[in-house]
Amino acid sequence: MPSPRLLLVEDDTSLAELLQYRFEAEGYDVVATPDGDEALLLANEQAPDLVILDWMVEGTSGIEICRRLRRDKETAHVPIVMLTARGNEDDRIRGLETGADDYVTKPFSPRELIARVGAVLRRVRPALAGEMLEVGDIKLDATSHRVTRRGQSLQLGPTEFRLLKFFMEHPGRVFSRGQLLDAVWGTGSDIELRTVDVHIRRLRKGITLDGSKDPVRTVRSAGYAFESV
Amino acid sequence: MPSPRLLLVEDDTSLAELLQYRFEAEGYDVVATPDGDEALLLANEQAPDLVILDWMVEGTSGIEICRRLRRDKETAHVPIVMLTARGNEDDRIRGLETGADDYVTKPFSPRELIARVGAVLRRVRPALAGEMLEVGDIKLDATSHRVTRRGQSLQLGPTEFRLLKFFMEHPGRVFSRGQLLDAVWGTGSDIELRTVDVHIRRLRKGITLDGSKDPVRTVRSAGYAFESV
DNA sequence: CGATCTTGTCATACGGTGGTAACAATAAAC
DNA sequence: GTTTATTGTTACCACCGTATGACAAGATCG
Repeated sequence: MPSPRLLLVEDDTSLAELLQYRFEAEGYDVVATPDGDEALLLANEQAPDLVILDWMVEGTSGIEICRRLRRDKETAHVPIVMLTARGNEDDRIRGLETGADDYVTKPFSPRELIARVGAVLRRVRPALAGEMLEVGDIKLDATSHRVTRRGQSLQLGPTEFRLLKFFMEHPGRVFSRGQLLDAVWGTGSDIELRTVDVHIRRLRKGITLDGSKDPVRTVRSAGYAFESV
Repeated sequence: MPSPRLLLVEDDTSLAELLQYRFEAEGYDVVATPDGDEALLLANEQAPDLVILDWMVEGTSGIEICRRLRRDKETAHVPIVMLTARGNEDDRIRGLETGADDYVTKPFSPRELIARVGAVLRRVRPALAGEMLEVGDIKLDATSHRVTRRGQSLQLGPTEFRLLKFFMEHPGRVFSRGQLLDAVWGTGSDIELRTVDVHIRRLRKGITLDGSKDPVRTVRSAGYAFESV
């Protein structure tokens, strides 16, 4: 299982160190910064799977960071957990309305924060939490790198596997070839758009067992989508 | 926009009534029950979009309901927001680990709960949070590139899809052929004005299922408008 | 180091889509 | 009612986007 990557934005150094230690013990990759502006840069560079954001940090305020993360297309979908001072309900509501996925009220125990982060990740990226993805009759177990359909095991190449996993994490949505390249090949990969077609073809071939319908939908002039048939 | 359906499981009658009232005012459909066992039945029958669950209810305990909802395939993916007594961290963590998506600590304000429910729904079901365009009986989901009318799925070519999307983003307004060319074909496209007519025709054909009225209104010597029939 | 798999690119075939013109139908003008 | 302007409808064919198989370079593994 790949370690989920966290971006921790917290200017209380001792708290930040404690959290970093605890999360790494739980198997996360942690990138930490005390500075709001740097956080925005890191969010773009590192493409974290989740951001833990203190309401009050140096540089740019937490809520402003939240807003900007949401506005930038690269980071718009990254889940955010906010740390807020105790009892300030207005702040909490404002945070949620700005696009935070969750908040935890200080003081909190690391254990609670870990549980919350786990819950959010489970909700947003089941594969990262070690769960099995299931769309229609296809099951994908990210942990063991296995794919089955109707109980039969399927054989896929590495790229096809990542492609399928990405699709199954976002069933029904249409992705352009460019988006798929970014998501599956990595941002900035200098690959021909048409190459996606070929891997779609290979994926289709790999998940077809006779009599089964094709879950990959071609959306002309837009891209591809994956859905239960 | 379709009203998200909530299942509210709460045995404090006055609180339940208050919440039901407030959520309905926010445009939700609310089904409420004070009883845990009945909640499980309702969850299956009603297929709610989200469950609000009190930790302590009559019949079966909240955490047990949570577990069973998760175990049943029909309801395994319905997001759950738990209401917990104040300060009991163990309970909260246990709730999250059992599969609740969120919890709110009593006492809370209805406004806060509403914000949280909204945040969870936005995450889990973007379509319910307004990513879907809806005019009259026609629904257009941009993310999945799907158009339905009265629940029936419609098949449109790419250009007709963009044309319909543009219309549905500005219902009721009249657009000249030139404006439509700019908006749908892109500024500076060197296309005959009359071509718009043909695509209007194709759009009309594509969204007509027998007995349905035509939402595209011709405004002679001005252009076209789209409106609910 | 050799054998096998994987992967990115290309060439080609195929089918859908789109723009245009030509003609029919309809609404406005007189 | 006749004329004229505007829109509706159909047919056509070029073109664009997608599917597919082949191939060579690279990666992986023994």
